[in-house]
Amino acid sequence: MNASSAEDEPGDLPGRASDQPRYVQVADELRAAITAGHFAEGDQLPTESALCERHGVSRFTVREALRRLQAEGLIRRRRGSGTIVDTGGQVLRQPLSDVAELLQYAAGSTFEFRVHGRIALSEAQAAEIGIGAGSRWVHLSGVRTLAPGGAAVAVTDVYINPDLEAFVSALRPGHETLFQQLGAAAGFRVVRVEQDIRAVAAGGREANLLGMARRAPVLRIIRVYKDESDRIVEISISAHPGDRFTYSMHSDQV
Amino acid sequence: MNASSAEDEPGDLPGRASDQPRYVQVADELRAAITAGHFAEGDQLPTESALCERHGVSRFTVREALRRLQAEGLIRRRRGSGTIVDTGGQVLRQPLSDVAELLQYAAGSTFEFRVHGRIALSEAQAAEIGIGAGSRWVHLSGVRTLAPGGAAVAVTDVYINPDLEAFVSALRPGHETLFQQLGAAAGFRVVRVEQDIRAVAAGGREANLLGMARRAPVLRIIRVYKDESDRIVEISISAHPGDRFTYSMHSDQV
DNA sequence: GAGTGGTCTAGACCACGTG
DNA sequence: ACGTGGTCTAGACCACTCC
Repeated sequence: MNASSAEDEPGDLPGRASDQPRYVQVADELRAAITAGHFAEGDQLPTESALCERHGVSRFTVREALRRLQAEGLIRRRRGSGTIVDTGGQVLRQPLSDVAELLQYAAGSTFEFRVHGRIALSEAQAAEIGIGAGSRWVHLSGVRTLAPGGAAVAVTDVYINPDLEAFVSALRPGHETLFQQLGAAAGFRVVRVEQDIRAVAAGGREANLLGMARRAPVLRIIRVYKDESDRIVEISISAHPGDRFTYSMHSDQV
Repeated sequence: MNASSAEDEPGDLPGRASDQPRYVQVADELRAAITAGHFAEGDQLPTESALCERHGVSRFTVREALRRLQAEGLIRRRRGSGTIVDTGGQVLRQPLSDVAELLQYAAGSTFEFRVHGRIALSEAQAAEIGIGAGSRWVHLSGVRTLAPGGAAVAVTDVYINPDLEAFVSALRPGHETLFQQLGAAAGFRVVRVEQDIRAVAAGGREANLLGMARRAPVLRIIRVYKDESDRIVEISISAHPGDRFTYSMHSDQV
């Protein structure tokens, strides 16, 4: 069978459209149902065989979808018991077990920024990131808030690959991540994120923007975003206030 | 077939032994080969079909094994190209994409500790962890170093479930994690770890043990370890010096 | 004992990268 | 054109939980 059943489903236009794997579609549907509240915390999800029947797919596909949701921390599964919704009340949580969860984080907050133009990374910055010094990037800086006008949860410097400079002017603040917007416009997908976390003392500018005392402890998060061909498309350096930001993660059994 | 071939493999003693899934065995073998240097950084791993043949398993099993290794950050895979070793030179990296990687971290460092006995969590501690206040735990404290006698990379307070008190005296410092030792002795497995990370100012005791100025920025990592039946078996609260500890993670495409 | 999720097989077609 | 890993099917047996 497979996607070769082209008669009843005109879903394989060569352009774009629903060219996503079936398990992604199933996962999206379940995730939407959970976040929409159709399943309460602790509720039992349909069994695998029920999901197979409902979506007309094999167990492999259903299990792959559920695996995603489990990795995202939305569900827990127990042999013999079933699958239950357990998001751990993840408000303001920012797990990073996969790229998709970064989007979730972004969706719960707003990022406003300014474009500063091309710059060359200083020796120190390059060393901190692990990039060759003197490389050129398009520099943006901004502030992330949970609610418009609310207190900042991060001040961020963003450096974008100059190959993508043409798309920078089309970037818009809001709930979508920069790398999502860039990827959609330029036609790439971020498939790997590397992240370093340290505790440092706030510099003057950071302290000012975050409303903290100078030298107060802040969480410094450096992220490097890479696309399918291992190209670095974006680098972000964020400072999060130590007194109102907690980075939460979970790790399920493997 | 499956593990039901009990004639040629006396491997299903009720106690322990090789009751692990085939894909875990395949993954272990590949991981050992990689860490032993049989594959250099950038080398191509055997193809899936080659691994199927070599281990006499189906593609499902091989792919499950490779999925683990990819989650651990040891390999990268590209459709059309193949599977290559890419550990990112992960010395002193501490990713947490699964529980197994915590062990890796522990293996590269040494933890020395003292047992303080039973205590009740203070209101503040309980709130920070998200546990009911006043619950009783067995308290340990210790220091983690990369090399014996070297500078500390963490000072840690550990709280162990009082149900496991009988096994605490058998805990030994070294390269094995406490929850590993406890699990082996008491017969449970840690299947979920929750972790919160914040930046805070070092307290007097922490600063002293870490050799830092008081109020210098430190990374506070709180971990909650749970077993199969969702019981909290251990809680650890660590302080890592901001100037010599970086928490590195990666997130591969899902 | 019935039903759940976990493991596993033997196939298949496909998108993609490399020759 | 070929081989790679990615997706998917239709089965199977098993360990486990719950009634």
